[in-house]
Amino acid sequence: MDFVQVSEEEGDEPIELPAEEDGTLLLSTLQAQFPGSCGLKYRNIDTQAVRGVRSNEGRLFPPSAESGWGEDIYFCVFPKENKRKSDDNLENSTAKTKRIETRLRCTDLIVLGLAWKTTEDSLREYFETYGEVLMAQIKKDVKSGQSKGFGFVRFGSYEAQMRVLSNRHLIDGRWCEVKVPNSKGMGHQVPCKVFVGRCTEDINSDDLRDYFSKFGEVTDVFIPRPFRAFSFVTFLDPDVAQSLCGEDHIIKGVSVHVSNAAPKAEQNRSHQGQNYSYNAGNNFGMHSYHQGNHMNSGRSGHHRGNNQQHNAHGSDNTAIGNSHSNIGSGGYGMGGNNFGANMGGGGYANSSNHNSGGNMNHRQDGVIPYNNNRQNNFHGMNQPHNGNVGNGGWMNRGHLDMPNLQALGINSQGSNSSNQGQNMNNPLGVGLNLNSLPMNPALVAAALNQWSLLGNQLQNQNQDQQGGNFLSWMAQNSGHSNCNMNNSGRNKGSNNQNSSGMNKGDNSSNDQQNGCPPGNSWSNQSSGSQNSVDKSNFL
DNA sequence: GTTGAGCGTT
Repeated sequence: MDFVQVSEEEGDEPIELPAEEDGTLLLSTLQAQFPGSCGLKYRNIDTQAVRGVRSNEGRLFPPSAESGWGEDIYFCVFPKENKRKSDDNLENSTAKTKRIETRLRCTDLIVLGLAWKTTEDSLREYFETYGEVLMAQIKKDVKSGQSKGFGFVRFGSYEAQMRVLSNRHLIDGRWCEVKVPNSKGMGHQVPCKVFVGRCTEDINSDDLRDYFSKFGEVTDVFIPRPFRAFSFVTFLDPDVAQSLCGEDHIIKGVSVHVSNAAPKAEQNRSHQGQNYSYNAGNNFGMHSYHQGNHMNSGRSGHHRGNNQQHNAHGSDNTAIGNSHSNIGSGGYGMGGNNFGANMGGGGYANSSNHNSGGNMNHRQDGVIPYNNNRQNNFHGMNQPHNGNVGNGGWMNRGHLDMPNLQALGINSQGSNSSNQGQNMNNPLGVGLNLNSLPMNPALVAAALNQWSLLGNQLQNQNQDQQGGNFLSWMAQNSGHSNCNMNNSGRNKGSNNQNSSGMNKGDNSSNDQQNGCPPGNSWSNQSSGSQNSVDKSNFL
């Protein structure tokens, strides 16, 4: 195996990193040793100039195809603090100010979810890969000395602190959460993580990392498995994250949509403390997928291709495969959806759908019009996400932007008999209308993400107990992608340009047709364990 | 000897 000698900076002691069989070095390999690095460069002995190493799709290529990486010592490239700023002087001065100002903001961080066996030494050892650790402590039971499963860590640099805060951490086999402790009275926390919608299955984490690294340092990429058509990208710099929100980006020829995610602290406050009415009849909340962003893109051909691709994967007519259309169609009851896949006369129609046709647009040219059947704004309550760019719009979210959980089959009327008293496995903390489930996991996931209502404790739960949280529920439903077309909902769209306003899709019998358990519900998925889901780790 | 949401006997 070929090894590449890499140091963080020129002159530092190098670490040998294993190259792949094809001679390339995975960016992920590099980043495992040098978190935050986005590339490599080296000193050309002949010219004395610094040369960059070719990087493409998560791979770094050796300078020479014949001699490979050679004996050169490569050093890391880190993204500038904010590449989007045009004025270098301004950038440097603000960056400097920021550094000085934020140096003071280093604070103890709480580490939750530690394995019982984790010691202060192993905790320190783990976090030292991020930077100087000034303190690492495990909280223990005074009598037994047994770990309480959480601890604190303090870094010497704000850089390290930020990096740690924006990553997930696998420590001694458990996914741990690192936060600023409540006791510190969290000030404003700008989210570093963005939601990337409309991903296709061939977009892997390296692709995402590679692509988004050009805007700023990417500290984490998370793609829910099984494939859910969305992912999360975390940036070191929250400004970078915010600046991308609302934008469409093309990765591997696919138009993905970046949208913002409410910060952890914000979501917990707003959803636990304020008792929103989920029955308010608001729109579904997925308008961001359709509103404005695509209208003038002129790329309907691409989307046709997209549908084709997913159909080929056998996930036709799910919101995943057709997220452009179905998610937006969720205005009422999610009935009568799936039109996206069946339009255009391209032969993608799936007979298992119940398209009423009211919203279909049978264009002769087979092009799927973008905003066909859009449900946006039919209550006049949506807030276009584009409006959020650069103005911290996420902070202004309120009722108007809430998902229509009723449309998701979720009500606030409590629960049925199987669910009484325990609020079992319902990560929303609200009652569920079990009769209207199952629903489309991707729809729900995307919607809930918008309000940060879903968590990713799945890792530990899967390890430990197979809990019934949202994502594990999604996982269990993964083979039932077609389950999303139940509910005798109606699809009312005042913005609908192609219909008289009604799209009655009676798909109520589709549960069993599609092999989905009728009345599938959260409680059905229960393993019986207590599972009050912490939703804070997903965003 | 078991557990799995939380917030620190400084």
